[in-house]
Amino acid sequence: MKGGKTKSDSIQTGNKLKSKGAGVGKRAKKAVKDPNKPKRPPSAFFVFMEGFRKQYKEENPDNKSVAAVGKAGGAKWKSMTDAEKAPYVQKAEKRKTEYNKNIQAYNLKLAGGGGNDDESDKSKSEVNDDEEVASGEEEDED
DNA sequence: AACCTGATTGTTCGC
DNA sequence: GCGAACAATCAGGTT
Repeated sequence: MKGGKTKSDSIQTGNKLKSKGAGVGKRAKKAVKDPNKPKRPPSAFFVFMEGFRKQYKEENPDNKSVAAVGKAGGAKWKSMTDAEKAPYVQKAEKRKTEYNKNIQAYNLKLAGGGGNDDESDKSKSEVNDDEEVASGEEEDED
């Protein structure tokens, strides 16, 4: 399947409007505006890449830039099947649940952290704690 | 010297 | 519903 160019659809990649702004790219510096602000949980791709980066570095200790790993990782990522990604996705889902609590606390704090302990949480996204595999994929147990 | 860019995809939020 | 931006990484490049 040729999907043509993936970057064409991507907006952030082609344009560098992401970090250009006032400080979006600065993840760890000083501007700690919201110390309680939970950072976005790494997606399955990032989770997979966490291990992939190390492996890539081991095989390519002289690698140049992160872009190389990104491409290699993305290429392989697409090469992987859902079953392979399953464990990563499962983990991502889990983080989503945890992040959900974080974001809720963060929102709560922003709303009532200042002294107003009363706030209404209208947007209530229920999270399923059920760890069930929809498909009959086998879960690898460690 | 310090900030910014590059490249991947996914996820999440805002309007 | 869609769009926009950000999540890690790491060394080089630019100001």
